[in-house]
Amino acid sequence: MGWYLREMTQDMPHLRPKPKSAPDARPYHHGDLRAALLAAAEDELAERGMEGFSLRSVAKRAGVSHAAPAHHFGDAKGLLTALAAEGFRQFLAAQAAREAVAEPDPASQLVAAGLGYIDFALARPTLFRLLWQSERPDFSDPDLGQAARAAYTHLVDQVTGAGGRNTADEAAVWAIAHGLADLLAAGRMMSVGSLPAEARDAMLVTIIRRALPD
Amino acid sequence: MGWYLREMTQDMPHLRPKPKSAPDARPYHHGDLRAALLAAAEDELAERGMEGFSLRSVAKRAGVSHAAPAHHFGDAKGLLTALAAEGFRQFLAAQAAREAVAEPDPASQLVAAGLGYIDFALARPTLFRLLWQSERPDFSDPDLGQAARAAYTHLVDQVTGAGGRNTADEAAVWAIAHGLADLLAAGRMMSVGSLPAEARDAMLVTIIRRALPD
DNA sequence: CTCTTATCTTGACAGTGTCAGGATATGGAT
DNA sequence: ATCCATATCCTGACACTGTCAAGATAAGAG
Repeated sequence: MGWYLREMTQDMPHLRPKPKSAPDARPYHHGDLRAALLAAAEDELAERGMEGFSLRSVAKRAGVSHAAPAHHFGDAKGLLTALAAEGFRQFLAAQAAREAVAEPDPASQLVAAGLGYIDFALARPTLFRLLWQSERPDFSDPDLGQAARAAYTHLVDQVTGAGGRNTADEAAVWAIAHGLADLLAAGRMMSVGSLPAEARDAMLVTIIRRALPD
Repeated sequence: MGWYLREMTQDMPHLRPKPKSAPDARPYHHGDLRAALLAAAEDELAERGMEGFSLRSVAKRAGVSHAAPAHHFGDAKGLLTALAAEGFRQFLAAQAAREAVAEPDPASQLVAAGLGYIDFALARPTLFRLLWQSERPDFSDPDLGQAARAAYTHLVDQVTGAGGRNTADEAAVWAIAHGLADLLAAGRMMSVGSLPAEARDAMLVTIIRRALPD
């Protein structure tokens, strides 16, 4: 670490041209450190879990010093806040992916959204927990608030589109999708989680349909 | 801290009788440190949350040195494992409390268990997360495993008693109770969470009944 | 009364988040 | 083309954390 500093001080800079695109060159300015840190943080969460998350380890993973994240995110809470906002967008994208291949009728679309909800939790369990259970992100942050509100709005729209009329309709669909997602992501509901993908999806569809309005 | 040590070394022990039950006496041996640490850990979780939990702070809260917990629990994971086992027992007790005041028919008993499930999550949100989402307890621990299995068995018994016949019945009831509990405990489902207690319970009953078999 | 054992303390170590201050590169103004 | 304000990144330090090793103290058995 810090080899570039040695190189700068010990060598004579004017004797060699700047290796602008050398394969192993690490410039002082990263270029897009903010995005790299977010990606590294997501990897860190996936590998070491919510409790083992370390800001210094994220910085090392991105190949920068331990204090580099501060300038882009302030502190660890800031980094996790930005990651949560990005996570909510991926969360909505997972639902949209399921809706795109589902029947166009409102009930099928609502069930597809639920399957996407669960897909995301199974694919990124720790990120899912960051969105729904963690206290580390700053949920008063405007960007995160907007992303979270978009996810909630999408749910309400789907429920009302499928004939939902009151808060009980919304809450029932939301709770059953969220409960399945959380229990499956935590590996607690093995009676469903140990099924092969197709059988599991079929089982989830029948369960979700119970909570539908009508 | 450590005042008793100064007292022992600087004073002349034979000049004063041992203040065996002095009001501010802190004996070298705590007496029931294990239980005191568990209680302190629960307070610590409630006040500082899962992410702010600190073993040293728990020790300080119990009035003991920072390494004292090691002898009783090994490490932090051991303490949280024991706390989780105790938590699962309280979790079952919360369900039993609701069942005791509910109608005796199986469907009402099942709904009551769901309300107790949610009661516990609202009363001890961080402990609820320790049981269901945390990776810190050692879930291969025999005591914790038995306590967790007892909770699961109780759920299955309730569902089968109410007419449940397959895994879809179990999963639906479990998921809707768990989803409501988790979202309410995290303060995410404000459309239900902001209701006064009685109206909220009535709403929860109608929602849970949707997932019931038949 | 002595000795073994359980309990608790102190001190040290590496790792963590955060802050202050310094080094370096970038882009615009001159 | 040069200079400088700013953004970006680094080093070093601090308090705090979990864990380990070693010692001090109490309780109980013989």
